[in-house]
Amino acid sequence: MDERYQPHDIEQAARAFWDEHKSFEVHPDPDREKYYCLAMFPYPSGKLHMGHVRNYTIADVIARYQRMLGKNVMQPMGWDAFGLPAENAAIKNNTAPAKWTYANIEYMKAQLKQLGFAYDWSREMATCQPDYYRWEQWFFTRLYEKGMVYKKVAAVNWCPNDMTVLANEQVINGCCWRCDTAVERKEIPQWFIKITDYAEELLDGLDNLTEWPEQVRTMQRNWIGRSEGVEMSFQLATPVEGLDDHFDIYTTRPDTLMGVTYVGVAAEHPLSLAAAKDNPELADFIKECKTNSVAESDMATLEKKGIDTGYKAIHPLTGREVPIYAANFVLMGYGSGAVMAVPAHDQRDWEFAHKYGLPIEQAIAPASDDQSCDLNECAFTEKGVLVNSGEFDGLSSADAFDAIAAKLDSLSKGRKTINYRLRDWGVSRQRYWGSPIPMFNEPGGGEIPIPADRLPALLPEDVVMDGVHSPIKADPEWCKTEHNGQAVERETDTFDTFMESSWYYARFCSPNYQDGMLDSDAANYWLPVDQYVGGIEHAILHLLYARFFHKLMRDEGLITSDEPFKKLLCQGMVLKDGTKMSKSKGNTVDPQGLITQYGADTVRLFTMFAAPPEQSLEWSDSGVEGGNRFLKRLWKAVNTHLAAGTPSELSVEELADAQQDLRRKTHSTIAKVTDDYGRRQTFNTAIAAVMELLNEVNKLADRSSPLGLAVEREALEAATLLLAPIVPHICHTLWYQLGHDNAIIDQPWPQFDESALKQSTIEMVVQVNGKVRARLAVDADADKDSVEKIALADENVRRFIEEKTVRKVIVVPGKLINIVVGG
RNA sequence: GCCGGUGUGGUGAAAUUGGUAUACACGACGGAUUCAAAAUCCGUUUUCGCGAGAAGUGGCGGUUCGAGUCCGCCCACCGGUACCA
Repeated sequence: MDERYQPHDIEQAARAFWDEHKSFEVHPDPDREKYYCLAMFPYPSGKLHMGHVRNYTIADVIARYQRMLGKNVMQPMGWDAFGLPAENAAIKNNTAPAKWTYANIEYMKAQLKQLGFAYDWSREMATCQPDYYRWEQWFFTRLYEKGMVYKKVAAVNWCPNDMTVLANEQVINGCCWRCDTAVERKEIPQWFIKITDYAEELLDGLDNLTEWPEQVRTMQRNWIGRSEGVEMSFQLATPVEGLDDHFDIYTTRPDTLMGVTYVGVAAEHPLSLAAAKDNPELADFIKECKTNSVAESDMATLEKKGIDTGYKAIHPLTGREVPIYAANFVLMGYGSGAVMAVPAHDQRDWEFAHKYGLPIEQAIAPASDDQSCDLNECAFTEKGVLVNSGEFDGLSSADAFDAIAAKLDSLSKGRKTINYRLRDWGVSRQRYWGSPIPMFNEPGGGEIPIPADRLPALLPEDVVMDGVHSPIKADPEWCKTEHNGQAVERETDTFDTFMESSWYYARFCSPNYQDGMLDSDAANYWLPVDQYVGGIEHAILHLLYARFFHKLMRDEGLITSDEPFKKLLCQGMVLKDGTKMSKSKGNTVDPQGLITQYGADTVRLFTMFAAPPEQSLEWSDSGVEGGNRFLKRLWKAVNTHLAAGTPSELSVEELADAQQDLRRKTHSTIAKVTDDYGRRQTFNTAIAAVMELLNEVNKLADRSSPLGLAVEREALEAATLLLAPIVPHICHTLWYQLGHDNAIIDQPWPQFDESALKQSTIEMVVQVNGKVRARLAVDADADKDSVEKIALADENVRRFIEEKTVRKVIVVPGKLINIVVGG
């Protein structure tokens, strides 16, 4: 055995062994328990960053641990290869997005290999490959046939100078990031998938995802935003030419209906547009609203502004006329584009009413006297008892909800409805580097889904980026084709890249299947994913879309399960200087230098040791060295042990006290680390526990006798096995050094010996009024009374209780005694 | 704005079910080894105090024999906010 730890040699050898034996290639085996472990696949942005290393190390540790538990473990890897950054990089580097992407994949794959992840590389795929996206296109045409997709007009960010659509990210302070021109909203036709049809199932399904973090389930619940309310229509006081004589609104507070003093409509609402025709001030306001960002965070922090349209609406119950305001905070694409306003009972309406001198009329009073309600100060938003509400006076908010809904229903002016905050999924992107939407557009309008036998709709890869426009939009020749003898044009919009990431986990079960989207046998063997690992930033969008897609694939008959991911681990962000590491911020740490300097095991160890997986990790280079030092000490400990002689059989009955102590540490460490890996998933404390074990070995090991060596051997073998998932290369080598002839990846996870954990005496803490005053060594099986007696007799304890009355003694068995004194 | 999260030594963090605050590391300091340095090993390291002891987990308040942990209010920071992925 080499005296020095030489990470590069042993890491190369371990990887060569795994490659040669195809150690991680797996196939369905109905006789074995399967385990599908998946980390969110990377966007091939160039090089690995620390977030990737963290993500993939966590998943790899879990996969390797599950393998040692005897399961048939699949851990695949692939590439989320379509996306906006490729276009920007291609422009910057004067290349094509495909070329840039494939080069990055090659580079990053080599980096992943260096880190020794236990991937079944035979399943590798990239979403930009036609073999992949053709099935997504096929699926979309199926959804079209089922009526699950539709086209509607929706707003995008538009740069009037570049004549192009911008992503929210490309809008900086309301201006185009390329040319600094003020960005406008533009309404264009786009494709949507009806995720709202599944809102209820997506919401209810969260209750069964008991192995997901509660915070993620809460975020998804809030995102879906189910509410019960009333939909009602307001009549216009005087008809407006060309428009309906009424419009609809939705409210979750019908009990406040009698407090309505105005209604608000979106700037793009037909009523606003009609009124603007002979109201230049309103026309200017609508124009101004066009410059508002489409991002929700911008909309919500916007100064609330509005302007009277001059039209009046008739209150559905009182018949009173109330003004109709065009307001910048009412969104056309959300609900009906109109809201009722109750300034007395809604804070935003209250502020708006104050600003524009609109009346504030109370309809709800506090239910009890101890709540104050000063409408001069703010809105009263609690529920209560109805006042000034005619026949509904005196009803509670809850009763009034039903009564008012019933009244509106009887007048055919409204009804109870359930509403969701969730909006249908817009999947059209006006960008090049994505899967073409598989539609033919007919010359006179209308569209035809591309027939299955003409799929995929191929994206040309050899293109020149002009810096602004999509090459397929700029190339009229590419668009031209025919369908059944009729000249048609190919759709030049591409899919949202969330489309690809919504089903890749399923495709990994049969990545090369040519006869369909999924091989159902393989998919139903491996799915659902047993453990999914990824960044918390994906808590809503990606995870919700993937859950939705899973249900769509189920309803297409491709798979039988209801949910894609059984257990979810959301790793925290890797931060640098207090903010998310990202290329755009230029604060990434390239792990390559560390891998080159210390080897993969050190990088893996440090990444897992620095923080528990769910916590954000503030990156610092110092500390990596400490991880390397620990591996050197481990190497040296085994080396020293082997040089000391040959151990005997481990005869448990003959052990001396110090030998028993070390053996107890070995087995308590196995117990703790097993719990940390399996139940807690806190790998940092698992590593700390093995570090403690190694410290004990160095302190207690008796290398002078074969029996002492046997105890040390047991400790070192345990340490090696327990660390194998985290630092697989060094453990691969150490396992052979310790005299075994099988690979450690095929070794079962160690079991602890309950009898080795037994202790004759334990330490108990004695507190007086909650402050520690003594520590006692007591018999492990001593009863409460005797422990209490010993505690009260302790000299230092007596100092603190003398001349005082002992009021109570609390004994927590095996832990502490708290003596409560007074006087 | 809204939704979710985080806040503990000089630093990363530990304390798992309300029961010993600071495990395990990093860094720093002191020592051993060395001609010297690197490496390695040993020791000290929350603050105040000579000490007995006292204070102490973002801030203020509460519940409890006992609170980092539970409750209320507040502050700061992080993630998401539907076209970054």
